[in-house]
Amino acid sequence: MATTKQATELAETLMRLHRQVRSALGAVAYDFDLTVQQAELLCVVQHREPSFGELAERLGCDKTNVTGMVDRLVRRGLVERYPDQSDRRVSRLRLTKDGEATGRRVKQRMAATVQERWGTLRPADRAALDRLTSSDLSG
Amino acid sequence: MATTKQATELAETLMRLHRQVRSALGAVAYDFDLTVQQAELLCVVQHREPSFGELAERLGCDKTNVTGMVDRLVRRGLVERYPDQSDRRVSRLRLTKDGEATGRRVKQRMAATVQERWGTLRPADRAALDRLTSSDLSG
DNA sequence: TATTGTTATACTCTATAACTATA
DNA sequence: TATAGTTATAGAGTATAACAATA
Repeated sequence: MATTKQATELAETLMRLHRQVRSALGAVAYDFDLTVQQAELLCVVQHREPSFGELAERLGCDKTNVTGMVDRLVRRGLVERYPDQSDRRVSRLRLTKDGEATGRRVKQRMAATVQERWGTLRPADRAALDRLTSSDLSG
Repeated sequence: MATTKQATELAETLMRLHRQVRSALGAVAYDFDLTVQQAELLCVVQHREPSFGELAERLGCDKTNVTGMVDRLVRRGLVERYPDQSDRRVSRLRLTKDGEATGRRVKQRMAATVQERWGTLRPADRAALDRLTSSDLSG
């Protein structure tokens, strides 16, 4: 049974890490003239063709936001919509060739940034991180 | 020397954790009728009286945003400005009594949420997380 | 009736450029 | 000249409510 103090410290640590990762992702996104959310979307859609509802859940935002976010990325030629075959209410999303390449480069750059900052992490610590996120339904 | 694959996996793990923490913080903030950024600001200002510039750096946003964010929190009676004694260009920020209480409750609620989701973490893993964020200047 | 995506609306967050006051 | 905070502006993210098409 963990103490309140331990829980508070864990929360602070996670909130600090959250700001650090957002800052790193923001810097990478900036270099590609993307917002943090757009960069996240490109990464999340890689190797998937989610519906708008699924995408909203993964990104942790309301479905009404997704419409606008996708519109802006469509305008930039990075993603495209297509109708689901079995349910005509559903739209699905896929990366264009350009979006595929951009998403891959964002991920590579993010990996390099992470490597530079957190690359000294010991294998045991890396494993700990994996466990921390492994019970995930939305990632 | 870590491999590219390892760096990519670490980046993915951190981005996943980033979304999870934001989602948790978003749920907590929602219960207090706050935005994620406002909740973060209240937590960051606790036990500090930062200048606007320092606050911008901590929050990882431009200084021009801070003006508006603070305005909205002042309007809600959660924070207040006061002039720095030694440099009359500088404004500093402190929590009001209400802001102090709200910030504390946000942190408690966040700790409870974190405890519920990640509380099973082993001590060694917790230590790993601490090391991950310890080389921090902005937290 | 319920669900999926959209639209309308209102507010917040965000950065850039130009500005005021102070150093 | 440089720095701290503000303002104006424009664009993007956010949720709520109401809606059309489909299930």
